[in-house]
Amino acid sequence: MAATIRDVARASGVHVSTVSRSFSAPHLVNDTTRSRVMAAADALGYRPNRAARALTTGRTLNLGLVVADIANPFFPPLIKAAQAHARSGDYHVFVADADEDPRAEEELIRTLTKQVDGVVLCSPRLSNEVIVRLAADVPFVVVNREVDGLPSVLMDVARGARLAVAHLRALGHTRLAYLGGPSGSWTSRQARAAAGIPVIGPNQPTAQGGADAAEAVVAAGVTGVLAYNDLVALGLVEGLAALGVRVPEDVSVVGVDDILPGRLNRPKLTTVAMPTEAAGRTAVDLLLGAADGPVTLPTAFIVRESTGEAPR
Amino acid sequence: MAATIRDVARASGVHVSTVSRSFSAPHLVNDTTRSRVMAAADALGYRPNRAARALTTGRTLNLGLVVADIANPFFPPLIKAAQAHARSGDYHVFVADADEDPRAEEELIRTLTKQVDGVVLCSPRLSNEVIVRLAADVPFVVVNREVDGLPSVLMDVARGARLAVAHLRALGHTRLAYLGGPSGSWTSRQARAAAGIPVIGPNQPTAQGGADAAEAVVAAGVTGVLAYNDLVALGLVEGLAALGVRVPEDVSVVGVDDILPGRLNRPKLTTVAMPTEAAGRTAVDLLLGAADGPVTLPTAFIVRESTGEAPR
DNA sequence: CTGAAAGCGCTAACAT
DNA sequence: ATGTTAGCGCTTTCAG
Repeated sequence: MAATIRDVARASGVHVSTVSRSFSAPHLVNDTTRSRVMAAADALGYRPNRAARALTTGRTLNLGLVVADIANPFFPPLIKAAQAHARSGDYHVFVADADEDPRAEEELIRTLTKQVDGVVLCSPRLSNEVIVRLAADVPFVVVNREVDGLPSVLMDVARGARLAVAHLRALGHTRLAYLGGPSGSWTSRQARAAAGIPVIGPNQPTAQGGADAAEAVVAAGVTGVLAYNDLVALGLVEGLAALGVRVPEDVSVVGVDDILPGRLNRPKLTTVAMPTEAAGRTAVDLLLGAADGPVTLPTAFIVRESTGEAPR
Repeated sequence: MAATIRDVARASGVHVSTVSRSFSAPHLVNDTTRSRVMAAADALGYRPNRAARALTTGRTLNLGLVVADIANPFFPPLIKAAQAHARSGDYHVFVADADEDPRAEEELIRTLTKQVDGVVLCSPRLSNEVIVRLAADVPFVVVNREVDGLPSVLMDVARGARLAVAHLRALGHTRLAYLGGPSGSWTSRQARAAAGIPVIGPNQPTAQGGADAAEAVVAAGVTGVLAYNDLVALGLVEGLAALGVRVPEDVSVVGVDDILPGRLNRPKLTTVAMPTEAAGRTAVDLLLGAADGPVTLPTAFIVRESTGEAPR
């Protein structure tokens, strides 16, 4: 059995409360006493039991991070940054994958609630009402969604979308389309509104979704497309290739996210880069009270190889 | 404040122990009593506090999952599968990113120990000795590494490597090389030994690592290469392109892992597919005692577009 | 089948 | 500066 605070107390000849204080309020205990305590703790390999501590303090030092789909390359950098940042504040993070299912998402949050000091909800599939209701039980920070009264971390897709459309227009494209994402998606709504171009979709937010849309794109006679995200864009490129349509010679494609596969792809994807790492860190800051209110993070427009002059 | 077991007891007119039993040992309590308790619990929105429960039972119903780098596309499918499987047993999972740093890895494990019933160590960068020492405090399952006395989940890279080499030979390639990974990597050692071809490396297990190796590959006059993983392979393809060398016309490249970027890439990567989802599930099973001993999972060799006939 | 009581590991008043 | 005590929310003997 692992050493408890009592073992340390016995070994160092002080009361348990002194040991407790040595760890959680060092300044309240005599230097020499404390060093004796610490020595004993070290020798025994003692580490405070965080769960037990949480029971009295009410703070678990745990955070929940609920994402729509871990396997979506958009999330890992966010998770990684959030986790690293949380660690620096001595927090652990539960990562929960909702598998794009609102019901799973809700259940996950419910069971996590008691065990964390707050949860970061990334690209939730849940309705705002449900989110607000759940927020009564535990502090929330929502990423990629505006929910009344809750702190959120947003990314400025609107600006990215405008830049993308301007870029395509500058290349001579006149027939443009937005390949929309899932109907509930905040990001999709933002981008669509900002782009102000005809919409094809909704589509599955996956490569398959993009591939499936290839025919519709060709049928519409479109030469420049802004896709819901990089995955869709990548799928579209693939689908177009299968139809004998080349990117960027025949059709220019812009993605959103700047995920790794887009950078490795050939042609390398032109994209609206989302600040995922910053979002992860910011969300944690909001949760821990180190920052305030809704934050909108800037996006960047990155021109690579999937866009080119309009065919004539 | 959230409802506690005491609130439920009061509301349903029974003792707390009866409420407790209603949840954790339903068969020990009268049907009608229990339904009364459950109704009250429901009305109050009561959920047992898992941390408090853990204090008495010693079981946290939490698992730790330590990975070398969440942002490496190899891990997310494994994490996702492990997490989903854990959930089905009512377990939550802490995901910890060691950021390829052995010291961070150790610290992460240490702080997690008390809070979990077991930890899955994926592709650890830690030495076997340290792992064994840490294993004294908490059940371990190690993925992609053999550690004496610890249950592990292995993937049969050796067979995959042999298949890859045979495939390249059958295409007429005679000058082959293995682009090795980090020196501490179990997978790298396995593949190298099984491939039985000259080694170039070690290399960083990233796309950059692969790109950096392009010159050496060309200098060696190699026409068929098996890379440490898909990321390295993808980077190599990129690096070769920059040197004017085409894949697969001039050089054939085989990766390992079967990550998403390889499937989306053009040319699509020929690869040794690793059973990541199965590994995630199996690791959890081993941890929860639902399965035994070291398990070696089969790999699959998938021919796609990055390999072709040797140039003549 | 249910109640009473002790205790898990720790912290937080309150004393001293 | 340190010891005493109570108690966080829950489970688990032990009685009844």
